[in-house]
Amino acid sequence: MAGAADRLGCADCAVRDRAVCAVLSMQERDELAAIGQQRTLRAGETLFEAGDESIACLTVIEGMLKLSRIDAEGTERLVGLVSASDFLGRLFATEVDVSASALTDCQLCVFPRMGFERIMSDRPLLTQQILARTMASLSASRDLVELIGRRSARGKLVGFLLMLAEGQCEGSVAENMVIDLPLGRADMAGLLGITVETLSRQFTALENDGWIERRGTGAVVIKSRDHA
Amino acid sequence: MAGAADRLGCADCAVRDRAVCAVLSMQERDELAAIGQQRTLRAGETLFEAGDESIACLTVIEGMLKLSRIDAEGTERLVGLVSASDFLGRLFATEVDVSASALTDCQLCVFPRMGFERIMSDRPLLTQQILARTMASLSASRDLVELIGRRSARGKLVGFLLMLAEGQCEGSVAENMVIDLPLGRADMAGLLGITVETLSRQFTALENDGWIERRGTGAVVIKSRDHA
DNA sequence: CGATGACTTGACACCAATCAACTGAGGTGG
DNA sequence: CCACCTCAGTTGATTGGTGTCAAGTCATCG
Repeated sequence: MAGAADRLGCADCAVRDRAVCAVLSMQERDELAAIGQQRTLRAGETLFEAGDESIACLTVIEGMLKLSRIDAEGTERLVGLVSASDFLGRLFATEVDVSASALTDCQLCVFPRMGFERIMSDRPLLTQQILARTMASLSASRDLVELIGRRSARGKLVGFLLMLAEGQCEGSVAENMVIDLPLGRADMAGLLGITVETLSRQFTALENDGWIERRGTGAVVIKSRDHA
Repeated sequence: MAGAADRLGCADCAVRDRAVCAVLSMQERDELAAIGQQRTLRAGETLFEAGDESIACLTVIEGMLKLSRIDAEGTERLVGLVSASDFLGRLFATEVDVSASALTDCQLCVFPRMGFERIMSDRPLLTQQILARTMASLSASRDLVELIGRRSARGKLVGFLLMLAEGQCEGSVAENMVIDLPLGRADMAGLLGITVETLSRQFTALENDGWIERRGTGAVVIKSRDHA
């Protein structure tokens, strides 16, 4: 594991109201803080790999990570994204089943898994909160299944852009909204199950048709809401 | 909701040792049983639809269900499978995000969501158990993302058959093992994101290449382990 | 300034979607 | 009991979309 580690400073935490620890009392949070450490991760750095021992769980304070595996064909397949205020970690298991790497620079709040489970075991509200998050992650994963199962590359990209848009604006997706793409083309292709070339072609096709407008390679503007 | 409903008989329940309630004491289980009902569901019947109010959660005693949605293209996309001893239900949410229908005749143990959550709130072990299950479901969903993201139809089918095989035998997949397919061709295609025609062609191709042998349309024998 | 890497574009082959016809099993009704 | 219907599954011919290989552009960095 790479990156700097520091003691926790919950008082000025950017996600203190949205993360799982928000349900804890001050005292309970101190207890959790005592076993946790803050870490930074630079874009591209890997936090853990599929098959590693499950020793840690964490809250993302800032940035975005990708969850991936190497599939039977030998190519990296993304199986999920993790954003600020999300919780990440495989509790009650000895191994993690995915790799996690930073797409952007990240700030994390890391806890040893065993210690976290111990604290959780007599904090029902925390357990319940983690459960609610996990159910939400499951729902998101099913969104992804539905998205990737689409038959046309265009449909996949459109769906993905809308999914990103919904994640970035609270509420509904506005027209002329700027979405930034925290993933490079290779990661996007790996997520959607297509090649970078077709992905690139679909970007230009969508632009030619007036659905989107590219802002460099890291952002797009959604020009229209309907995507028949 | 269709199907017959009866009082619970936990004593002779087929999944009493594997379902979430296995962690409960006799007394706790009685408490749960008091709010639960046993139901049967015939193959093809729908339990609930995406968007319905989330009023119930359940344990599958026998049979298999599919979780599905209607995607942007208007076709049914399967997003998950639920087998015997699995727990199903969207806790802490007012709406369900998927439809659930029986692939085979099913026997279910159904609880009102609110009542279940109430009992859960002072049974930490139960909550923990549900959490562990949900994490396992999340992992399974990611398996599915990886599977469906594969580029060749053949790879998808092979991966799916192996996934089914692993679910049906405890331990590793043996050669010459008979796998039964609880899904029809249309559902399988809807799960893998391909058409029934290509699916059918892949079945015959795999058979011609000697990987599998069809036993009617509802079962296959895996003749070989490696699938390059 | 050249090198590197990410992205785009082009040409082509191939695989999968589409439309259509055929087979076989199960069910109904005469 | 058999004719007929229906539906799931298979197979065929064709088209279009996507993968592949290759080259080209652009920005960043040493």
